Amino acid sequence: MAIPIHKPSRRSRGSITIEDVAREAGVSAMTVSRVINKERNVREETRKSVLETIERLNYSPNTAARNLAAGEATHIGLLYSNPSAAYLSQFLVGALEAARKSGSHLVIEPCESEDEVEQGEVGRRFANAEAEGVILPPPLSESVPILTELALANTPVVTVAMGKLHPNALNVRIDDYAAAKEMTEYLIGLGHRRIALITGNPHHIAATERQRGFRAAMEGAGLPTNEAVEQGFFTYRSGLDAAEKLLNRKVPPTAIFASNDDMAAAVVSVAHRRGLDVPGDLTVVGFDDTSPATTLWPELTTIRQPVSAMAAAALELLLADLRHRRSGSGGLSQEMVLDHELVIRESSGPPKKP
Amino acid sequence: MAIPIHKPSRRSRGSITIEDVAREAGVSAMTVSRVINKERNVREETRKSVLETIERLNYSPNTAARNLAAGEATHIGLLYSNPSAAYLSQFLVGALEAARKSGSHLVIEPCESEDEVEQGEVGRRFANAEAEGVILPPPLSESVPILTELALANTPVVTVAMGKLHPNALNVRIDDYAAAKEMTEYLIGLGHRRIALITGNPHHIAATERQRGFRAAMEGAGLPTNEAVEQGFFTYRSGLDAAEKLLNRKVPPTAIFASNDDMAAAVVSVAHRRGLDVPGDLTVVGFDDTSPATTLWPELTTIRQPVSAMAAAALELLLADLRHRRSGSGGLSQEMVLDHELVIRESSGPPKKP
DNA sequence: CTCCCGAATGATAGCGCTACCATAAGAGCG
DNA sequence: CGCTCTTATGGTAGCGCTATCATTCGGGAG
Repeated sequence: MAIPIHKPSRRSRGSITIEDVAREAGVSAMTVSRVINKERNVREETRKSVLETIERLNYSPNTAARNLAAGEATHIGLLYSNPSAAYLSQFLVGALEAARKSGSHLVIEPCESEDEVEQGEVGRRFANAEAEGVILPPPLSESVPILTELALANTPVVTVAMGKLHPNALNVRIDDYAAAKEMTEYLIGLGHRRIALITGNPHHIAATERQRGFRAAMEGAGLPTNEAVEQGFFTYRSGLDAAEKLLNRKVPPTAIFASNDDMAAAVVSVAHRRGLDVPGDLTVVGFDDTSPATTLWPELTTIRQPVSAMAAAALELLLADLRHRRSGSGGLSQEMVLDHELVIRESSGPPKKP
Repeated sequence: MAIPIHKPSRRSRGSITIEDVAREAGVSAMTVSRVINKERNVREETRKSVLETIERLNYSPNTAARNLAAGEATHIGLLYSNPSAAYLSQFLVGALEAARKSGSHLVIEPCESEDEVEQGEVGRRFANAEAEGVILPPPLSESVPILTELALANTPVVTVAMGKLHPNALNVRIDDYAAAKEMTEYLIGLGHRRIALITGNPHHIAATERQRGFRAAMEGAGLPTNEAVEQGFFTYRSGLDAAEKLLNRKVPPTAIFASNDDMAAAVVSVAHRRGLDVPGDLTVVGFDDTSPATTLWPELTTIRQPVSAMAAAALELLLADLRHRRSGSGGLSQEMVLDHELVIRESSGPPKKP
């Protein structure tokens, strides 16, 4: 009797399939599929054996086939406007990785101006079954027109931002309040007493949260805050202006906490122009850990956001929501807060002895 | 006799399939497939009719099914080290878009240090059938260890870089020589005579090409070049040093052409520290059009590379090569040169009248 | 001891598309 | 007019996976 030989058809890639695993593990393909998809109703023993075989054969499921069979070649929209390029690239890296793992596709679309939004461009692009869900990184995550547009189209959305504007949405963020507080406490710990904050655009919740954190830390240490704040708008240019004002004061601060790295870079520039050494004469710290932080000299002490991880989390949250919706239950509403990190570099130090 | 009713199975997404198009156009699915894939041996008339139907039904093929059937769920590796984040994000955007269109997947991997390369890490990761081809953006595109490693593994590679190191490879680039020449001629046209170049890392072919272009333009205008060049290394720090040297000269230049934007930013910083106005007292121009170019103030005149387009081109070139290989013919060897663009902003102007 | 029920597993039939071969319809030729 | 040869098209069989339903099996209720 002829023993059936496993002859790969000429179309096959010759790679390991679920069948191979099934045969090897002595179960059916279906069972392997169940194990892969973490379904219940598989005996623990069987699961272990299958997982072991998968490991041994170095099997990895074919996403194309999976999507085809499951009928959910999910397309996730990623709308970006003009965050710092550094932010975007990290964000993309994270989202991409998560997309690949989940077998979903990222449809990225630039969104140049708010005009486009108002003309319904965005909605049209995505309503057109282009994407089943949308990820909104900042600053788009706070754009009310876009949010309402997408809400009208009943498209699930994850925002990656500080404030949760939409009660019904998914959100991923860091704790800006805590981060700013931590940074301020670090500066106080270095011995600084005259610490100034350059705030960000007041329309961004992130900016106000950072300011709240700053105030909390200052007040906690019994330091005055009424004179300590200068308005900025997250741009280099606004940082320049704010720094000039701060350093023109009769009693200038010994440390300046800019609400983002671009403005911190501007502060460094102004300080240098005035012959001040950083951090010798003035400590400058930023927020975000974007490219200016390490491109410049001295490198900036700043707060790092886990941007890639946030993007990945956003994607996964969205996929979970989509599954939930598909299974009949409504969308879920969830918020996820990831950890930030204080990164100490060369732009901060103790104040000069008077 | 019962007329067969088109009842969508409950698994189907209800979206338009190739069958729908075929039925509507009165041909077989195969013919539609041929039209989609631009195969020959389809009568012009038939092709038109099918295309029209596709248009009318707003049909778009299901990539998952395509990949599954064609057996080419191609995974393309994208190895990145540490280019400017701005560069990376643009690059990713372009590559992603192209990947989605082609139905291939991007597997992006960071490559932190050259150590990793030497330990064969990279080869292992990609030889492991993780990726069938690899895209190498700068500066990795000039890393000999990586290139040889991948060549040994017989993995097709596209480099995105200035010099074509590997005779057998695919390459996408801009014409650095012409771009630098153009920029220099622009400066000369403004009336500058004492123009200095801060070169980039001499190991990068891009740097030497840019220098060649600069020299050609200067000599073309009968201007001396022997004193005009200062060594840099593409870093902010090296730009700082080079700028100091240039501005310390007895007869300092009226325009400084930095070989990338980071160094140009450094030059601006040094100029400001010395109380020089840009562009009033000193014209500063960069190269690349990365984020410092527009973050800083004044915004930099620079050369824009079509980074996204280059990434897309790289991916397509690679896919073409893979198809070519699969069909039995060897890999193809090809170079693609895209257009750059001189972007005039605020950091350049005519020299001060003496 | 039978009967029923749920848990574990298997068999089957596609998902939407393309490789591969079969077929049909001309085209050219002796 | 029969024959080969090309060119346009169709039929069929999967690609690797999962939804769905069928089957098996152990065990507690009656």
